[in-house]
Amino acid sequence: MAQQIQAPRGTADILPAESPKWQAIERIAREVAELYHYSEIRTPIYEDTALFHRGVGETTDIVQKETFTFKPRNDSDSITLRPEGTAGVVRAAIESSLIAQEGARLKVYYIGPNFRYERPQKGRLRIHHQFGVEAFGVAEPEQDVECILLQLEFYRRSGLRDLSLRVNSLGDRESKQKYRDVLVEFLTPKKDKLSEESQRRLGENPLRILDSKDPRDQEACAGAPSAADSLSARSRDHFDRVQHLLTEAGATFRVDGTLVRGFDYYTDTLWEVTAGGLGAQNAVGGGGRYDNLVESLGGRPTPGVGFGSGLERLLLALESQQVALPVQRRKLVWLVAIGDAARQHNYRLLARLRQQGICADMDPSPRSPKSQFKVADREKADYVIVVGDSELAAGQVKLKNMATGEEKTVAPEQVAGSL
RNA sequence: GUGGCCGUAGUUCAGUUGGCAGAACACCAGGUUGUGGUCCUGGGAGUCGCGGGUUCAAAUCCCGUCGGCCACCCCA
Repeated sequence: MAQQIQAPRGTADILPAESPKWQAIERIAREVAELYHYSEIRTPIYEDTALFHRGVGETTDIVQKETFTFKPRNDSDSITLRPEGTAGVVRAAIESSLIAQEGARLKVYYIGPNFRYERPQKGRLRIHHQFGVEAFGVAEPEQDVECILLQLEFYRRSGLRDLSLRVNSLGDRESKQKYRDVLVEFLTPKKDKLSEESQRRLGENPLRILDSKDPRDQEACAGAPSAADSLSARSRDHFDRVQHLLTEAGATFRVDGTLVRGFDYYTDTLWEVTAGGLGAQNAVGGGGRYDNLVESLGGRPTPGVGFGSGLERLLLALESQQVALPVQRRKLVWLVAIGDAARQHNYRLLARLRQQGICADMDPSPRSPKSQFKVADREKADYVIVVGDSELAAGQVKLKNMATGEEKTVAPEQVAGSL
């Protein structure tokens, strides 16, 4: 045997045994998104590197150490495989003038792969897939809540249990800057007690220190000022209304002042949903509002809000919770031939059944009837059609129901109506 | 980038003190010349991750390397 080539590190094949679940989850995603009146958008899986630097943020871990960036042959432009879905959608919306006019509204959803260069572990791959939505043009908290409720409905229909929704607000640009200053002021005297990573972050991205799992950081953050105290009146009101609307809609949630999330573009509301059974990486999806992003990427100032939800993690959580997804399966008819003449006959019958829209298959090699039945059983055939010399002579076929074992003789053209 | 655990048949794994590479399940065939699931019999299947070293002899000991899993960091 020749040298084996393996899938690249951190990538996984979705094999035939798994693909029905993926189809189910993607079907649910589309149904829910379209029910909420979102339209599908498909953007390239790679973009100009500058898009992610300006969009996601230079100081984020994702941009600093997790992007797949390269120059295509003979091309001087640097491109990056997308690490998240929002930046590309915003770029496309601006480029195609979907949000160019004042008051423009746009509601889109996407399903597709994202790429991050990381060490793989449970629930973390270098290629993972997300279902996400983005809503542009509405600054009211009703839009934040619509996105959250859409996301929760996606999980509800998937069968996910034991999930937990946390929400927070970092406020608008001014509130965020103010809180950042307050936090730096609070943490600087304790700088030598922080983890090495957080000492670096103190200068670049101090908010990130809040949700560090390092006990040294957690201790240093004890008694830290809350983001809520730095919120402007407008941001305070926005967040209050988000909470009110969520409560009114019957959603259970918890306000978590340490919730920060990894993208710089969030303003005001942000949220995250976690679920059990995922190991250390327990976030199944999260989102937030990004009212400055469109402008910073060259569009006219337009508010936006959205979420991304990891499909691998959802599948993982569902599996650990032993939830059976509603997979769709066609009735299968298996053709068994006894003898060469019968096999030739069955090829013609096979073609006719398929033309009639019936899922059918047969073993092309001349094996014993017993073997053919074994294969039919393994393939979970619902019916088996048996044809041998006597059936050929009579111009009939035998139709066997594999669940009941019942057999009847019918004319070939009657098969479709007898299933 | 850092740490821990692990690489033996398609799969899950056993392999003692270094002494002929095994089991179960799966697969194929037969038992039944035309009938699946249960049962019985037989069969095929391996670069013991890879490379080097020690040894009369290495799956086993040593070194290196690659890969996987889990955790840190961070996120979906």
